[in-house]
Amino acid sequence: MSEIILPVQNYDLAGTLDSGQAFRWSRPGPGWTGIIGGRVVRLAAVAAGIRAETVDGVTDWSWLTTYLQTDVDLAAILQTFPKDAPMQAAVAASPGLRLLRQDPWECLASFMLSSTKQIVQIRQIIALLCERHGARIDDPGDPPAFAFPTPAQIAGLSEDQLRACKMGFRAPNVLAAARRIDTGEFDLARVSTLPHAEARAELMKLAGVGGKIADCVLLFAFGFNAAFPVDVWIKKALQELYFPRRRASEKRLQHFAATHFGSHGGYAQQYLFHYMRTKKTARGRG
DNA sequence: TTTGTGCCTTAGCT
DNA sequence: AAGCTAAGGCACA
Repeated sequence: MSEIILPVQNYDLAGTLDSGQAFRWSRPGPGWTGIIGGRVVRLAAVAAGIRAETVDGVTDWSWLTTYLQTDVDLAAILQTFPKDAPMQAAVAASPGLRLLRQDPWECLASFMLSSTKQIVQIRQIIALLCERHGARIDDPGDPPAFAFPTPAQIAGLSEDQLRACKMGFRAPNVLAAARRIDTGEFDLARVSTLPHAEARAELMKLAGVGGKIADCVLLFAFGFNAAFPVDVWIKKALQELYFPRRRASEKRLQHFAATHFGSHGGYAQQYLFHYMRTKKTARGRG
């Protein structure tokens, strides 16, 4: 085993890994186990930072520090948030919540699978997809681990094989995206080099990718910090926290989301999302 | 132009 | 037990 301690403070590991940005983390024992690219990784919060373990022979850990974003100046980001009561409450509820930097294809495919699914169900679908069609990872752990299937691997499958992974109506969209990316007709890497609005429009050319999923990829994979995915939870949060008196229209909410939260709106969004979800579960039924 | 509706699957909950 | 809903997108009225 290779091991390292990443020196970072104010990092809410549990909140970050379990906040619905990534779907391949579990907590089998005291720490977290997940799969990043072709590696199984075990993480645990320790006083000095985050302790990480993975296969033998790893000396360059930049793939992990990039994924965990341990080098970002969180305090500086928090200062860009609007100074209003809801935002302060959301930050106070889970200080140290972070955004991850994920692989674009895995992120895109995962959020294409997320529509009208609960997070537990999204995990199930992705686990099934990886077990059946991803590369086996060389790891002594039990159960065996599998990488997320590449575009080429999925492109070679049939729609029925994907539906068998419980994708339902999402299957043809994932298949089409995989095939367009595999042939090179759609260049996912190029999207990250475009300006924000153009990158968003480009992603939305994929069938099954609307504004919300595009924003997730922009934020979680490409690091467009201003991208602000508006999902059902965020709609609820904005409505209750910022427009408590009367119902705000869809257009109003979208405009507010895009303009009120500043240069790092994506981070603000993650705090609001986590705040809403944990508040609900803590209360039982709200 | 904006807004509402039904449909696309599946599974867990009530 | 049938109905509802879940990190949506899309066509259509």
